[in-house]
Amino acid sequence: MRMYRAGSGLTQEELASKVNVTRQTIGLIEAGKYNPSLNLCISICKTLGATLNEIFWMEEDQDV
Amino acid sequence: MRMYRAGSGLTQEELASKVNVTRQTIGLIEAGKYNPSLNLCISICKTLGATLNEIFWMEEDQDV
DNA sequence: ACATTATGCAATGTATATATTACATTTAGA
DNA sequence: TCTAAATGTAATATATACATTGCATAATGT
Repeated sequence: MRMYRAGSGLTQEELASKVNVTRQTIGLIEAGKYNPSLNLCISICKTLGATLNEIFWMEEDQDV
Repeated sequence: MRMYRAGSGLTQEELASKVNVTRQTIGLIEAGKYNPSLNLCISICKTLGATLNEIFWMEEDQDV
């Protein structure tokens, strides 16, 4: 997700404000330290012009 | 999501037990009454043999 | 009609996503 | 090197995902 955000030229704070969460929330998601809700994931995807699969599919565990 | 579950021949209870949540959780997600976590969405997708985009992308609001 | 299985739904409790505030650290530019 | 912007991180509070239990209703087969 960090790649997509940086590719969009947005800071954590800018992305956070566009999706109506705090900067900390974005930072913690990028750090893999928590587990965002589906609605937040969808908002992030729409803001970054990507899909769920591109940003969130098989990013944590590559197996299966 | 209900279509994919039914297509897999699983009941709510069977899917719930495979992804380690309760039947109620599956029922409420299918009813659109809450907003599952990303990890749960991913578990459901893997269990049903589909991807995030197929099951959860643009299912609630078609705009944008 | 009856039994059984699947699903809906409500009340209450717990875990955790997210907010808020604040400070520390890193990075980039002048 | 100095400054400012970007990011990391920690403490506490709140909202909500999810569990648990229990009962009601719908669907399906005999």
